[in-house]
Amino acid sequence: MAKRSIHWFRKGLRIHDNPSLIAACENAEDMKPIFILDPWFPKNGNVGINRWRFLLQSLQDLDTNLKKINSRLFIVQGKPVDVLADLFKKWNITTLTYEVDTEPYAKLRDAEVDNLARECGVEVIKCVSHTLYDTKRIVEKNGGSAPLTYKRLQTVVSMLGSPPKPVPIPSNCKTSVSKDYDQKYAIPTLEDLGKDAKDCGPCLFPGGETEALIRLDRMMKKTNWVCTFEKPKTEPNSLEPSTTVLSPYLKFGCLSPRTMYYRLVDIYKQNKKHTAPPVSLEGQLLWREFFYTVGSVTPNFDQMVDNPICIQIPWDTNVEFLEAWKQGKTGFPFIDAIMNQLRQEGWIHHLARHSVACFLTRGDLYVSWEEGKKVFEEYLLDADWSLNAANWMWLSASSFFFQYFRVYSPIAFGKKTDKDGNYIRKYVPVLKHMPTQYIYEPWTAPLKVQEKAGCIVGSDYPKPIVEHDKIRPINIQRMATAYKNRPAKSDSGKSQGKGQKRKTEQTTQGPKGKKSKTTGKNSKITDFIKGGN
DNA sequence: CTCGCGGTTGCGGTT
DNA sequence: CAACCGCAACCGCGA
Repeated sequence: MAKRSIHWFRKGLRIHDNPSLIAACENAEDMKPIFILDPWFPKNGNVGINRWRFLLQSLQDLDTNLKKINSRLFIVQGKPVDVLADLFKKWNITTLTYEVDTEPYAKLRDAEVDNLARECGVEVIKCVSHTLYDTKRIVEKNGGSAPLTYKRLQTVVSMLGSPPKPVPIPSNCKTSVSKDYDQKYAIPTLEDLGKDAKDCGPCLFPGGETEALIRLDRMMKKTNWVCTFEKPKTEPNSLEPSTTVLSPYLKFGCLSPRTMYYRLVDIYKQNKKHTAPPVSLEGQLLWREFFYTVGSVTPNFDQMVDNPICIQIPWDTNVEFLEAWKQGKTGFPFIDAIMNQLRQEGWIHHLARHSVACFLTRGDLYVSWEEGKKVFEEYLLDADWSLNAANWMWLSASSFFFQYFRVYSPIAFGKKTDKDGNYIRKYVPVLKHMPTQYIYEPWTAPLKVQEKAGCIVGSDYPKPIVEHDKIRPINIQRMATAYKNRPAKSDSGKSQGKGQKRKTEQTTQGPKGKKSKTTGKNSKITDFIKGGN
């Protein structure tokens, strides 16, 4: 029987370095590239309009690129298993190909589709191309569990050798396009999806493989910059991004991590002196690999309860604090500027994410990291299930990072790289004319100064919702208590705790009683939907 | 079991 | 101005 295939795009929205697309093309008399609009995402996911736009742009560009290799992209809507059942018959399909996806919802979805394919006699070919390595191999090499430190990941990865080389663009596509293509399979607009394009922010980072490769090229041409890149030294509050902003493209797979990796390797080869992981650009790809790997095998990775690597902390429930944080109304200009940039533009610098995440959780507001994670999930163009959860655990000192006494100052941190507060002036325009002396702490400005600046704190701009210097030590104490109350590591139940440390009496309890937030109450399905893809 | 070390990105001070 | 210290002290890891 002649091979007739479907390549199912989910992530991996590209034609370069796409091994499963190649597998679909090989010796196929017809190869249909499809993308399924899964209604669960708009229903249950936190997808803000900027990311919808990014997705549609990426699909548009993918179609354009597929045309160049004699093909087209077919958009279909519905539950994947239903859609595919239909298409298998309609197109007389013998082979289905797709890229491996390690997220929980994707795993369920794909298992269901694999079953369907088996029933229909359709061969399934899946390839790893969203991560540098097959995360399963990393776990295997680590003895069956995920590495829990970056160091350990580096060791395991070095045992695995170099990641696979990128594969070429397929050259032998045969896709028959019926006359009803435009009517049935064309790429929808935001309006088709019930969205209003007017709600979008400025389009600073257009979606798509073409843009991704242009951007990669532009970054890699700055060889000196690449070779001296140290992530912690880049600026969170520059007016132009101080990092690559390749993350949204990696998230959707518009850019292959392996393509980027080998571009870096080339540059490093030609320049003996260059930075190294964890701070280098290569190091950033390894962070991604690290968090994808842990996320792929850790139960309930995106929540606190029943997450074996997450310290249980009785966070406060405080909807007012949460809302003020989300809407950029905390009264701390640096924090508010970052949140405004996030909501409007969909990308903020990594250290800016640190600042606002620390502020929301252990630093100031003592609200659960899960709440912050949901907000990031909605607004970030690069919202990536594993990375988002992992970084929120990191910043809230719930996992990976434990030095909870290192607290970012919402006042001092931004000053290091933006003394004049130009970033604040841009993203909190009401503070535009506040004198530099007060720009990070406008509530300290004399009333006359506030009047002259056209910004009265308390009416034009909020008063700070907490006193950072007072709340910080209290929260540190609460963190210490939560750590002390950790159950002993459950080896085989014989050791009862860690001796003296656990015996120390409970210290301060914090100002308000701790209504611990009940997390993980959502249905599994709802959780799986969020933030994926 | 204990110990010492290191941990991508704290702050505010001093040298 | 970069580098170091004290602050008070966390964790996981490996020896």
